[in-house]
Formats: sequence, structure tokens, C-alpha cells
Amino acid sequence: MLSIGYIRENEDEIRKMLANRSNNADLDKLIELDEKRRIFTQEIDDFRHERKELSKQIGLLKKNGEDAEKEMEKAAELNNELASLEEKQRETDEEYQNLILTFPNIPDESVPIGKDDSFNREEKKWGVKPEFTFEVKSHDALAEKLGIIDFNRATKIAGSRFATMVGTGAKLERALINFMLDVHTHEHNYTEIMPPVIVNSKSLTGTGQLPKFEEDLFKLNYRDYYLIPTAEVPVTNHFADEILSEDDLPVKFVAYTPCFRSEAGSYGQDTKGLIRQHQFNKVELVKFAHPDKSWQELEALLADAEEILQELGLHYRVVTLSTGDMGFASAKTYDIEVWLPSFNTYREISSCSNFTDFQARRASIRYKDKSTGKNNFVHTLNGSGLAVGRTVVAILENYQQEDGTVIVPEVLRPYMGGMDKISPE
RNA sequence: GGAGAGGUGCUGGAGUGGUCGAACAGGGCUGCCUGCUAAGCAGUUGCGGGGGCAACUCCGCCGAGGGUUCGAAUCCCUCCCUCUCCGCCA
Repeated sequence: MLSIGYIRENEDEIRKMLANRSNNADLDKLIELDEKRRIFTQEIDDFRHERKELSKQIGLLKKNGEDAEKEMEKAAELNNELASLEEKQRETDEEYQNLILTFPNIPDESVPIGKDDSFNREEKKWGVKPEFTFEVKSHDALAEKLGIIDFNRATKIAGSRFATMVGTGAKLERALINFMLDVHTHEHNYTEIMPPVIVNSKSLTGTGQLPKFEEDLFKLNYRDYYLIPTAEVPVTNHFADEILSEDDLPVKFVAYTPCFRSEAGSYGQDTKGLIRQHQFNKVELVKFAHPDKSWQELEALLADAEEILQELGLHYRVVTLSTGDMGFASAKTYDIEVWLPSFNTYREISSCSNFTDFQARRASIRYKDKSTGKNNFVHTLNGSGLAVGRTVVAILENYQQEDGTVIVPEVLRPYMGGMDKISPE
């Protein structure tokens, strides 16, 4: 959420920002509602003040055994007027709240301006594209031949966009999770946490998935419950409605969770294989940072995610998402895209963002400034470190051999009982 | 799921209709004192919002939302959460 004070004072900048993001949030309406809301608030405050004074008088009069009829009538009249004002304010306020929640975060100046992903800026490449002397197979073809992923049975028991990992496939998935968690906890000093994977709508509003993106979520038919689309939701909300000590910043968490996405609106895209699933595993990095430090924390976060790919020996590039391609809550997003030979392109495997105070404001996550004693909003950041399913895809495709076997990257072998090659089960 | 108890400020804990944003204690902060530590003395100490250049001032907040009343932390209703016992269960 943006600060209404900032919006009021920087109307032109906000208008330009919305255009850059191709967002049609109604700024004029917001400003109008804000003014209305403040006028109502003022009037209601005045009425309440008057009523308070009257009530005090009534109390005193009654105590002295005097007649307070006149005052009580006056107070009842006041209450009538108050009630109608309060009703109007309630409506205005609700409309205002609903509207301001649909305003996206302001992109950082370093973000390229453009309407879609063609305006994303490539920042760097790491490693080299693997060369193949034979025709490469797609990961799903390889996995089926090896008998390590069963797509058909997953479809039978759940539906499309699900997969069952079998034998070495399941072991590879688990090895990757453990490897990633170990690197981030032991080498990068993140604290591992395992949060609920079901959350309420308040949490989803806090991180920005609601109210605008409800159709992307799986809503449970029980209470106000949703399956998480990413660990960002429960982990960022870990400190919702709390005030942290300045000395505790930055707080760094790493969480492994399954993630659930409806993938509404992606019909026909990536229908084959593991790329786009309703359920997938992800190791997520989340930081709560001091506002003065969040940009350097973003660079560090990106480096932490990159290291996983480097240790796995996977070729990738880093791009900065353009204003039109970046997420609603983000001020700046780096995508790490891994090379996938069968697609002959780079595909997103991690997304690292600085949300500045946008989520902190929605979820009310603050820290107490030591020098001023004031409470300020922290900055929140997160990034995949990494999406596990897509890492499996990248390993299968990049390490495939002509005979259909797959070499296990060295760093994973200790996690796979020493296995150095995946052969047919 | 059943029976009972309870949710108050950083913490403990008073407060059952009127001047209570809330006694008291602890903690924190600031002075004084002090060889160090501890103790002592005095003061201070919640969050959000509106108005004002400012000193300041006004409104809201005692789990959440409704209701009764001139007036609610206090009374009533609904919900959420916590604790104890029982049932069930991994």
C-alpha cells in the first residue's frame, strides 16, 4: 500500500507511474474519496467532542441530584446527526480502503520503463550454454523414460498440472531442497522456518495477493482459508502487526514449502512437463530490512539465489523486469532465468524483489528507530532460492547424456547416497 | 466436537456504567547520587488518525464486530483466540 500522504503530494508522479505499469487504478477517485473521508472525520470528531462534554455535564448534574433533562435531549439529538454522518463515513471509508489496496507499488528509478517483458533489461550472464552433439530431449520425455516422474497417474488422481515424483525423481527433489536449505542456513546465515501453508485473507492482503489476484489462488471450502501461492505470504506475515527492534534488522528467513497456484488464464501454456504446475516446491528467502539498507540487501539476496545455480553448474542470466512486467507489490524485481536446452531459451527459476515499505504498510510491520524513538515501516524483500521443480527440469535437460541418462551435479551427490548418474529405474 | 475459565499498555496485574488511556508493581528511558556493580531519589514512558508554523489541540483504540445508554474496559449478542478437563486423532 502506498502512503496516502505521499499520493496527495505527488499526484503527477503517481499518474505517470500508473501509466508505466499499464495500471488503470482510478487516482482521481482515490483523491476525491480521501478528501471526503477527511471532511467526514473532522465533522464526526467535532460532534463526538461535543457529546463527550455534554455527557460529562450530565454526569455531574446527576451526581449533584440536579435535573439533566435538557442536556440529555440535546445529546440524543446530537446522536441522531452523528449516526447519519457515521454511516456516510463508513461507506466512504470502505470504498477508499478497497480502492487504495488496488494501487501498485512505485517502481524504483533503475527499473526499465516498458509495457511488457520485451523491455526487460539483461544484467548479466553466468556460465556457458552446454553444447550437445546429439538431439536434446525435453525433461518430461527424459523423466518418463527414466521412470522418475509419473505425469499420467498424477492426472488420474488429481488432474492436469500435477506430477508424481517416483524413486530417484523423489529423491532428487528432496536432495535439492536439502541442498538449498543447507547453503542458505550454513553459508548465508538465514534462519530456517517452516510456516503454515494455509493462510487467511488478511495475510494475503498483507503481501498483496488480495484483493486483486484472488483468481490465482486456491481457496479452501472451509473458513477464510487459502493455500499459499508462495512462502512469501506466511513468512512475510510472520511479523505482521509487530514492532521490531532496530538492532534485529535485517531478519533473514529461509523456508521450504509447497506452493499452490490455480494458473487461471494460462490455459494452453506449458501444458507439458514440470514447468507450470498447480503444486510445486520452493525454497524461499525472505528479508526484513532497514529502509536505508534494502537496496544492498536486494543485491545480496540475488547473489544468494545465484549461488545455488552456480554450485549446480547451471547456465543462467539475470534480468531486471520492466515496469510493465513486474509484480504488483514490487519496487524492483530481478528474475534469474536458467538455460533450458529443449526450450532453446532461458526460463525464470527465481524472482528476487524489494517491496520497499509496500507490504510492511499493508501488514503493519515496523521497527522502532533508536535515535528518534519513532516507529517506521521496515522494507520487505524476497526471492526464490530456488523453485525446486524448475531446478529439476534444468538439471535433467542440461545434464542429459546421449543414452538418456542424466549426470548428477557433484554438489548433490552427498544428498543422493553418492549417486552420480540417473539411469532407468 | 462437549464442559468450564479467560482475553486490559513492553510485562505482571487492578478496574463491573460517569472526569479511565486506564490504579499499583516490574521493565525501559532521562537526570541526581555513586570508586565499580548493585541499591537509592526525582522525573518520564502506548498505538493510530485529524487540525496548526509552532507551543499545542481534537478524535479513535482495553481480542474483533455489532447492540443497549446522554455516557461502555465495565451490561447484552455474534465471532476469533488462549488455557484446563473430556472425546477424537497423526
